[in-house]
Amino acid sequence: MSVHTIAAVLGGKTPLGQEITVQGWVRTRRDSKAGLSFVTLHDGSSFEPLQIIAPAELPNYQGEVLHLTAGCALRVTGELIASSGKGQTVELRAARIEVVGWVEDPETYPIAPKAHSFEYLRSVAHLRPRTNSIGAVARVRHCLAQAIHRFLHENGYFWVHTPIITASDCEGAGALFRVSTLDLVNPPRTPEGGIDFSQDFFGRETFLTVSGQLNVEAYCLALSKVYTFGPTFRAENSNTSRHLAEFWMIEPETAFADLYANADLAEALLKEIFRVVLSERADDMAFFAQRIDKTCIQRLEQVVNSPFERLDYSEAIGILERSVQSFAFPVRWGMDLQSEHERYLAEDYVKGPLVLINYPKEIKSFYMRLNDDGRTVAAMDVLVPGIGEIIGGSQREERLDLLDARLDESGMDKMAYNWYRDLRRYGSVPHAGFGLGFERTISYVTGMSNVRDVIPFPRTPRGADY
RNA sequence: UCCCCGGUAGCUCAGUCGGUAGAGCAAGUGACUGUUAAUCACUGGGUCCGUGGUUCGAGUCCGCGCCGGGGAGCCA
Repeated sequence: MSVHTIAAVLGGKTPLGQEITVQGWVRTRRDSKAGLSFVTLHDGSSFEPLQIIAPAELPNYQGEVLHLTAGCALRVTGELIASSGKGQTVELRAARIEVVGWVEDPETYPIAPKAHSFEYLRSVAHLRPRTNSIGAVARVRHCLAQAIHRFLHENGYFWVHTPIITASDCEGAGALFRVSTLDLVNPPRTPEGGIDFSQDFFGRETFLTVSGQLNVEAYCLALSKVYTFGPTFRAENSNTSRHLAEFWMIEPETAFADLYANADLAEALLKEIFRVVLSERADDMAFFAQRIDKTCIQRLEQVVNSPFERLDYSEAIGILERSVQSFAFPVRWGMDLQSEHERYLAEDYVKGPLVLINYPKEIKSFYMRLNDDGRTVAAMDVLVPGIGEIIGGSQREERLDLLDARLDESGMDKMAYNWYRDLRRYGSVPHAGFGLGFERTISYVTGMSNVRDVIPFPRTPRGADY
């Protein structure tokens, strides 16, 4: 028995006339009085299913084949033949169909061969990967992850596994989830009445990480080019199509690099992974273009072939001030850009991805490098139409005195950052990095408008099912 | 957390002025057919989110609660 994936069979790797075995799940069954049934079988290896011809002569035709419904699991052995129908070039004439797993009650099987809303599919997250859409997302997600690793690897970047559990209680990027083994009902108390975290598992307060950046900087100042790719956690009560409590992020960090090299890397990375997904997942991308977002292929091709616009924050303010567009939030230098402003810049002014750089220091994090003007920092955001911020990054402050000043201004405890400050004491060099939101990238690529539908099991406020 | 919108058959939805429940798809049965999310006919399928109220009468109107979606803020 030679088991083939449907991707291999449809990819022309199996000669006609050969006897093969495929395994998968039934999508639909159509019966013909000509003495055969058509069963479309899907195994997830490609977007397209394989059509199985089930002749009435099969010993289990009456007893089993005629009762197959969507979702049944099959192992089929037969001869690969040229199709005499339209819609496919090859099909499998079954000599043997083994029902590996039945659907016990077809009427209540949640994945009917029909259109379902994504909202509904979220409520059956364990079965939704069997749909065209979510299956395609899963393959595109994998393809993008591989492309990112490959691109960074080929450019000399080392993947560093930064910790998920962190002790720094103030990384400055949002609310944290506590990690604790203390008894919630009767926690140990300090003499002052507070909770005594010295008795907790790690002997101190710990949290899930909101970013691997601070840790990866340490490896950057030893291996020169590094990156993280892992899960990240934010305990914010964000209920939007662009936020998750658990999401994945890619954070490259480059030594001896400034903000402009950083922006160049971001642009090259995005272009390369878009190019790869267009070529390696053409089947799934064609589906997204047909059913989800007509422009998604064209959009990626355009991005791959044109340079990213670069815009200074101060220039952007000027553009917004001069624009005839009316904004709910008035525009003035020093303000943080609102969604409506970012959307105008990316969707109307540039009509494509743009890199915004050199923001006022007051609205950015303590670790971003102070520019010579004394009032802006070397920060950058990459904005894309439809999603908004897909990348946030900066050149890091490598000068200890200036870093300390920023820690003080931000009211942070310097002692808690001693190891981070050490990096500025021992062989400090200019370095820069950014965070790429993986789900937002998938969302942008596929046109799937909600990040909850591009991660297998989304975690959101009041949402940790499955 | 705030602002909108929604919750009716397995799914997607309609439901008029407050008068006692409908369609499409799915499922089952049959017809037809090398079919393509086939087509046609028939059949079964309902705690109208929960709760309290107004009313002779509530899916429909009002209060409260729960859940979901979109947008905002935060950010990736």
